[in-house]
Amino acid sequence: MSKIKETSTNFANKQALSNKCLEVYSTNIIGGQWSLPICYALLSGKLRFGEIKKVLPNITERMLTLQLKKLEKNKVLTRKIYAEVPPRVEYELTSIGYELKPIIKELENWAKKHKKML
Amino acid sequence: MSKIKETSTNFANKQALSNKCLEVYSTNIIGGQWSLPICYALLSGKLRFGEIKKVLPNITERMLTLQLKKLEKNKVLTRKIYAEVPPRVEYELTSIGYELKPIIKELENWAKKHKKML
DNA sequence: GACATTACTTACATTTTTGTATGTATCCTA
DNA sequence: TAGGATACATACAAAAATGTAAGTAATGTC
Repeated sequence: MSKIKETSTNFANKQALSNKCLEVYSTNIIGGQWSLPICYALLSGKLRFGEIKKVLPNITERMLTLQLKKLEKNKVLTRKIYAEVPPRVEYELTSIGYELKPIIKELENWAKKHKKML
Repeated sequence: MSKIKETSTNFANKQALSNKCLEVYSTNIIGGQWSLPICYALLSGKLRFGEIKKVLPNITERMLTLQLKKLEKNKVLTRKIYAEVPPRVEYELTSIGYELKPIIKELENWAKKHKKML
């Protein structure tokens, strides 16, 4: 992954905040540019690597791989590899992954209100 | 602010995503390490610069200033300066700022579930 | 035997975010 | 007149996130 420096102040701050504020705990998992869009795409069912790429045309393969790994590590989604050639890999939200839905809903809700305000 | 390069691919991607996904629109505003904790602190009423600092002991003055500026620019909070010496500045959530509450609630909710899962 | 397909990996470069250290203005108080 | 208090600003440095370009492995198809 992207080698986080566990000695950095930033790392310590993130840890501390994460322990103190539950919201931060969550955003440490689903933050980042692409996590939420990926989860959003998966809300309607499992998808292959290439299919996610099509839904998010601007994402690079590198970023997609990294984010999927992180989300898998945090048990937000699962990875199923089929022993085929060419390879086939399917990604699916776990139950905790599906429970991101209310968060996404509220974020969308807020965005609408905020846009209306302008 | 931190001089964003409007010619970068990253900038273009953020714009594009922000337009397509409402969730991303929101996280572009309240993302970042300190935004949510600051808003959370302000949910219980207006606070002075120094008071926010006390609530978030690890934040640097620089970061606090930057985040407050960004949040003010996005109309999440307001800044009121009192012509006193030493200076007094109060920060208060706007009505759209207060409406972040459901988002924070869902994030906390999810965090609890996620922790329980481990 | 060259080529396409798929889901990656790796090395490297750029951009963005965050942190460190120091300085500033004004007035009051000791 | 030297500090103290407050809310910043500024220059610089480090770390983290993201992007670019190229390569890989296995197999089927032309």
